[in-house]
Amino acid sequence: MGRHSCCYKQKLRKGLWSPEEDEKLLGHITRYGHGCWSSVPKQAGLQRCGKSCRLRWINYLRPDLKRGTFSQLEENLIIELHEVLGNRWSQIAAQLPGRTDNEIKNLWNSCLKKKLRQRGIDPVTHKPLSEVEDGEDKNPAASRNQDKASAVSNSELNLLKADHSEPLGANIREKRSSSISPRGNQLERESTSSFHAMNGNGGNNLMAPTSNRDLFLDRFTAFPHEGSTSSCQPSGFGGHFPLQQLNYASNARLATNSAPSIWLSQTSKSLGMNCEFSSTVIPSIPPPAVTSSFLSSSMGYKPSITAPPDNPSLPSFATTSYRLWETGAPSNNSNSSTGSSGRTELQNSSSLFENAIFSWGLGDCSSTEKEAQNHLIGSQPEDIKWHEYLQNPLLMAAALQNQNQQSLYSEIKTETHLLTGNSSGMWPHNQQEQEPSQNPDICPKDMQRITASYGYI
DNA sequence: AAAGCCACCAACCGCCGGCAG
DNA sequence: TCTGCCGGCGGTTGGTGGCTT
Repeated sequence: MGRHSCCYKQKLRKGLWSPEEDEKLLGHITRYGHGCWSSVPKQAGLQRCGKSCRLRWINYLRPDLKRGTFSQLEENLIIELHEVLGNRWSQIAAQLPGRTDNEIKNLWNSCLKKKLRQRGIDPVTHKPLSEVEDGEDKNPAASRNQDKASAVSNSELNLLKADHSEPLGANIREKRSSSISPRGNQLERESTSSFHAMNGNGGNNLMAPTSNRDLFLDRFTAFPHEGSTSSCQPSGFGGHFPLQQLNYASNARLATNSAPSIWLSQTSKSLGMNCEFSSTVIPSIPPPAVTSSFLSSSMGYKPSITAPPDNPSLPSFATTSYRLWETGAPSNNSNSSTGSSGRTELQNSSSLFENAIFSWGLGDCSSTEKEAQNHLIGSQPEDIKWHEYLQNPLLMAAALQNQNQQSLYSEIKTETHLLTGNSSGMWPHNQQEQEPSQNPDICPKDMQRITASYGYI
């Protein structure tokens, strides 16, 4: 098997990236897209291999990354997804907007595994530890078989890929149900029961999954084929990114595959969120046209920088990775701050979206609800025209739950206008100008950084 | 205060599959 | 069909900071 030619080159730098390197890479990709990764370092003037550049971009520099700690909701989702998908981190990451496979993998290995064990659940099989231990006694090989989930998910995913183009619902579940036997572990019971509780309101859920596995599989069915690069592009950066070239890699998959409404409403179920939340705030049916690009485009449309409430003034971009660099001193500088002191996060609207949702889930409905509704409606990408709502009764029905018809159109039109009026497809020229009240905590340093990077804020 | 341990995270490594020549 | 390149993935490693003793 051929190795990357870059691996043979000895002069290439390794290890942590310096801010200068980041700047070069970011600047290069911002201007030209990455194109062929192997040529990126040369073009960008970096002593790195293309692979390293790619990794740095995907895991760190990508503008739509959500940073900061994982929410409980995200953790639960990861656990549930892991049960279905096994160690397919990239696929799991695809369901978590703004998160990278690396991040999730690290979280799993460092944190979630332990949590599961503490709960008496085997992190490999997701079965109760006692059961696993019994099984181990009887059949040690079986208990070590980490491919269990993979085997299931392989066939499932194949099915899903095959069935993707079909209408959502029964036939897919039927096919799946024949190959998937229900399991009775705790997670499933929780998810299932909470799901039924959620569904008990006779809401507009088209699907009625009967297990958490179904939840995921149904969620997947709403996604376009993996690998379909689609029109899903972070339009917000499009003004400066040659997006046709800019393969967002897992980012693209992430956005492409994300069906936030299902994802959120279903995930909320497993957390026992209230019905009102999912049925009134979020359309339970992902607008078909929205699905492919909802998050990525909304990300692009409405980027923002927020700071954690506990320390809104702290700098800045990439705190942890720059811990060696940010003071301008080498690593032995005892003054270098650490990530634990708080971060200002470069967030996109999808993460805002989620944060708003998450905060609702925690019962904080006060100020975020309206704002998030605006996000939901207002963040429609330019390729989701308001007339698509008219043509899609499901979409309309869902949308009408949030707002009356008139305001919906007016909002969509307004946002569409904002987007299409911006011929370059960039972010609205000045986010603060447009929504001065929404991001009061924008750190000037971040603004500088973004300005330097994208040149048009 | 120092040493040891632990947790976290960024980055590397090796492999695989797709694709073009 | 073969070969090499490339992107992508998952496993693993190494560095760092924080906590404990």
